[in-house]
Amino acid sequence: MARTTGSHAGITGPRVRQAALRLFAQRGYAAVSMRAIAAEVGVQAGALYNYTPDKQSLLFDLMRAHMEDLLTQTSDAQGDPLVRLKDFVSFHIRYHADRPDEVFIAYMELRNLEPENFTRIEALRRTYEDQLERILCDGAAAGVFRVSDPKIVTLAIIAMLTGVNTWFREGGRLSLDEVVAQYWDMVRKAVGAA
Amino acid sequence: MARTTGSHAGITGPRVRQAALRLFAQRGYAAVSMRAIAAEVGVQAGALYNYTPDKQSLLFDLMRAHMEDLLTQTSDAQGDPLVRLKDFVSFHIRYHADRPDEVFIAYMELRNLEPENFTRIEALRRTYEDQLERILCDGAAAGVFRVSDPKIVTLAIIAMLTGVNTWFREGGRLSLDEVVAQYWDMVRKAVGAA
DNA sequence: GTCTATACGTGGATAGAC
DNA sequence: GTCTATCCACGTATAGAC
Repeated sequence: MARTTGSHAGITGPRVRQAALRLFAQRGYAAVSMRAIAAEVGVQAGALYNYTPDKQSLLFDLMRAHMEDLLTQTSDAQGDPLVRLKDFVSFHIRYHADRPDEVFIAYMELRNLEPENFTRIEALRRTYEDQLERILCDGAAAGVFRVSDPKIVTLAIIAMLTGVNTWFREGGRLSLDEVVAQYWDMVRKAVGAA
Repeated sequence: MARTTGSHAGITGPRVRQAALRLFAQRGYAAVSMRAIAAEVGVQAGALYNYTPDKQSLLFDLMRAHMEDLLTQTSDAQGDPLVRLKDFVSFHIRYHADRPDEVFIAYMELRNLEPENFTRIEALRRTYEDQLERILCDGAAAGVFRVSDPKIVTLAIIAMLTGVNTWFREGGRLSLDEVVAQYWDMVRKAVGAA
């Protein structure tokens, strides 16, 4: 793509983040150079520093944006725990399937965050997990679920659902609807729902 | 540790692999330099090349050793599918909990393998997954399990079980026995066993 | 078998011209 | 806002002395 020199305010910034996202997910943060990101965008390496103070901020901003977006799309709705659990399973699988790169980075690049950044991302993740734990506790209290240790079950369910991203491909043997149905069946049984 | 110059045949080799294992798991393959591994062992970088042709081989050998050890410790035993499934769950959790570094590398560093090495590791992983799938198919055929899609259930169970490694710590709130019991309870229910 | 020294490429980040 | 040029640290890997 031929590119002309000039002003691209408001265009290059997002393209930098998108290129970083793709490359970090594909090769890993440590294996991606600023030059590689610049090449993907179609600029020279120096130009990147108009959009990020450094490489670490690029990683952190991607992870924070992903986690915050995840949290804004969920809610602490009240109501039938069984319905809420089913909605959670469906939402989690679909949301993650739609954003494989973001999910991959959020899980794989935690150790490449500087300590302060790591703490902030972990807090966001904990907030998300708490939403599922809340559903399980409510269901257990209402006698709808048989869950002896909601914390463990929360982690087990999230690990199971997130695992879909390691193998699911659009156009494969199963549609996303079928995948959601299969996992909902397993989750429902695992929590002892009728 | 003061170290003298001299011969260490049969000693330094394992220490190199152990140092690489620890550092790769902690910081990631791409972020670990040969100098860092050498420093951990207590030798100069050049000396490492007496034990490995290059950094890539170091990674591949660690992953292959882990997967092959995993496979030698499992079997295609016949018998009651419910018993075999319970044994699988217990084995998987305990084996992985005992080797957090190996497990972490085996799951996180796949993308840093050269194509040929990647293919070989993936084949080993597939062999392991097939063992669980076989148990589920046998159980479904015998009417002991209600599993509509054994492939999906296999992947879901393995993801769930392997997830234990992200949070389990010796001396924490739960013992490993308790963790195994909790997960077995979930798996048993999820496959629809009585 | 390990050391020191080094070749040579690439890394993140900055300066200053345009 | 982007480019070119550059600084300097660090990367893998090798050569040759001991």
